[in-house]
Amino acid sequence: MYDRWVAAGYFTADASSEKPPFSIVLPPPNVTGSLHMGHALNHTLMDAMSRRRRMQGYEVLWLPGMDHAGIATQNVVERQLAGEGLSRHDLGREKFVERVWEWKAEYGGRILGQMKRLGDGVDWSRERFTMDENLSKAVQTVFKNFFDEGLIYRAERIINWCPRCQTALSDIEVDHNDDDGELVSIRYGDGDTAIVVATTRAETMLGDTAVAVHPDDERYAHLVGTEVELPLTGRRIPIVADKHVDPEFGTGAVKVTPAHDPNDFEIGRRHDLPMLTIMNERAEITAPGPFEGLDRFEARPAVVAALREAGRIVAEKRPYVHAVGHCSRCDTVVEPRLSLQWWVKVEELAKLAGDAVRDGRTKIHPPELGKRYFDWVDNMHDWTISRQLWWGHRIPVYYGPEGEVVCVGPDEQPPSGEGWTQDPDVLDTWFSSGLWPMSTLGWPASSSEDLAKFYPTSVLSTGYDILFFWVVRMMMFGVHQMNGKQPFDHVYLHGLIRDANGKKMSKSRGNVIDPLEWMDAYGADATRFTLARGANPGADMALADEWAAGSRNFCTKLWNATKFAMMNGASVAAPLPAAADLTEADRWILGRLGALVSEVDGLFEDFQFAKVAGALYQFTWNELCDWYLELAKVQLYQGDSSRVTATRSVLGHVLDTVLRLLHPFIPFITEKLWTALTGGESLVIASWPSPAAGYADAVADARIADVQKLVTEIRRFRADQGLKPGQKVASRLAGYTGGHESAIRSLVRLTEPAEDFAASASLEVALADGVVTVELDLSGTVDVAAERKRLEKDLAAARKELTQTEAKLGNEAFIAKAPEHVVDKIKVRQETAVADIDRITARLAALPAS
RNA sequence: GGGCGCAUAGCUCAGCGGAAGAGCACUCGGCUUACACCCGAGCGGUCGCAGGUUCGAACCCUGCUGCGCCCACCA
Repeated sequence: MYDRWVAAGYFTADASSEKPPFSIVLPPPNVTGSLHMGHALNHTLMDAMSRRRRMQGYEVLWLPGMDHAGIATQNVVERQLAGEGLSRHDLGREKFVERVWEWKAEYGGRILGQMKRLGDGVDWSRERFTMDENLSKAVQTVFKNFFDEGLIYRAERIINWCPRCQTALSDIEVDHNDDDGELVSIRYGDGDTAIVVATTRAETMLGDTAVAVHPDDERYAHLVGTEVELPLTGRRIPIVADKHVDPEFGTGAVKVTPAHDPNDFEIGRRHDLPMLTIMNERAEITAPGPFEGLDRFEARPAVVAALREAGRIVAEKRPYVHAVGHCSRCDTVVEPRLSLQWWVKVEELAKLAGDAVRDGRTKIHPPELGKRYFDWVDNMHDWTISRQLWWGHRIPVYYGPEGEVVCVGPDEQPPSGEGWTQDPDVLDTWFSSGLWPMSTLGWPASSSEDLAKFYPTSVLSTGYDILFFWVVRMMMFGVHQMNGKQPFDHVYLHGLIRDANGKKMSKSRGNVIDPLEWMDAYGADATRFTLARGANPGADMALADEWAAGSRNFCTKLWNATKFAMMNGASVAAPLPAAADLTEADRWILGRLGALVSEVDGLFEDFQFAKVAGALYQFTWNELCDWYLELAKVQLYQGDSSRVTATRSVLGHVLDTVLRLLHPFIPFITEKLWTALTGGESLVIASWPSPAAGYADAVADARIADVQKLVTEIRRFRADQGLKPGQKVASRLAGYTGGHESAIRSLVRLTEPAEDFAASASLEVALADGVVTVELDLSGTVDVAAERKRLEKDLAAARKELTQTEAKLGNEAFIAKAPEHVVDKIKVRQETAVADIDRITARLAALPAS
């Protein structure tokens, strides 16, 4: 079925169309990735939005693609090479990159096949990859533009360095965990000038170039400006005063290692301290001496031992939990490292990105999460964009023999001649994915039809967890490069998926639910519907097999209902009869259907997917199947031919509409059922329903509500009497004038009274316009004790109600201030309670003694 | 350390100023000619705790407790 949709071109967008545009770019999954629940959720919602818009007559583009995922992919291929006993250096850069492309061709993009399985209606003719020619051109163009405007610069700074991946990491590629460490106190200097510092990283003392204290700290005021001897090294280092130091912490004195700690780097800059690098890129000690060549974690105890030997440890090691940065890719402890990198200056860009949301060009749903967005854009640090990798967009900068630095634009020739070399680094993956909404639509070509038709995109849907990572970058790039035009009108943020106990899914916990397994077990439709039912904006959702089973049951229900209707001749061939020619049940369900369409539309516009799904579930099961189909049976089996024809038409129409409304969430089953029911080509290109006018009928609604109330009360009464559901009982419905008596009898198995009818039990049901007395001939089966028990329970409830309403109405302050409709409602409740008490009391009195 | 959010039926969640809701689970009764992946009936909650505002609070305010997430350069 999916292949037929694709082959028919339903998902292929036409940029020259006159229809209004609706566009979504798929957040590009990593080439190395495979479908997890988070994707399945996001894809379901994007698919639902775009299917609905397509049915509404929009020109829909849902653009798929993948991210080259620099570090992740390079790691995968390096691991593969390691299996062959090779490193990337054995191959050399060019061969290695070739190898990555081969890997991509063979193993990459597994997720694309999984997307088809889910039913994603994406435009495969426009599939993109961040390393495509045009996308690379976009990257180069932005780099050049930023370079020329001074928004990109090169500087030596402390960066997060992963000693295993051998590359710089941006802040967001570092995860902070609370790790156990040990705080060691070390005495620098001797005698009067001794000063004690505390550290968790003793090995870095080899690179200390100062000790810092707070300027107002009187304990050390006399030492500021003097020097102390740095143990183990023989070097003398100054004591400086810096406001960064917290006098309350530890001894109030800090060792300063400018080349290996971000804080110390800043102190070093302020005091013009030497930056002494004592570790190489593999985090091995390079300082000459006994520790040279040791890994940082070997060096730490070695240094401590040496210090102890020298009598420098003044306090025993103390356990200390502190936040430590880990590489988000390989979990290696990040080493702050002084290094020369390229940076994006974010201040101005972040302001542009913030303003676009502040002035409403881009709206964030749910709005509460907008605060987080501002927190981020208003406090952003400059962004390290160079990576010491081979897989990615190479930095388009060339260095000349005389120290020239030339940035080369996309259509320019690199400088040639002796001594020119290109920067070896590549750009952060987010640099290219940040351009995704523009670059995939053809930018920087100004003549791109896609760009003209589909930019700004309509909605960007993603989990709130990557609001900062990705959304903010797209906003910065988009607004800046497109003259203030935002990359998307709406940002919809869904929650994270958790397990049945609300715990985060993780491989180590072993509680991960694989959407592919769910699709095997319950089907793609049920998987999608489950996710949609849980999609409250910005709120996490807990998933368990039971939910999927429930959705599967719903799909089965829909299937059975449609099968039933078709078996009974449901059809859309003829137009719906005029309201006057329909029964009240018909008008009721059509009225409800119209209300449902409006409700669904409103909720969709507000991104309330869970509520859309809930409303459809409720209507289909509890109104259509539980009531209308049962009422329709009476017409189909007992009505005359015009009734039968009308009922078939209403059934056909209602199911036709329901299937259309459900199609965005449940595409496969609805397509199958709808084409069978209507003979139409495909639901994918069918029109979206509009609320049918002219059938809503308050009288019919009230009459059907009466039927529902009577039927429910009679069923309860029967159950209380211990009657089997199927057992037929003779009865009289005294005082019922609603016109649905035969339907009611059919639903609750009550036969017409025979000649020898003798009422042995009765039930009174209060309807809006009077009380109906249902008399049953139980011929001795009546359970008086059960009946008395039930009546006494009802009586107690009615008395409680009376007490409550009387108290309320006797409250003068309430009467004085409460709005009229509230007071009226309570008066009605009170009157009803009084009537109920009378009625029940009389019934109890009439009951034979047991 | 800072910020944000959540605490409502056994479970997962709606409701966000005017009588406590749904689905699942559970109990009871049913193979009633679409469906046992079903039908019908039922049980189940002082809406985290303590104050306050209001005629009225699950809903607004304050504090507390317990979770969760994001951000973060306290050695």
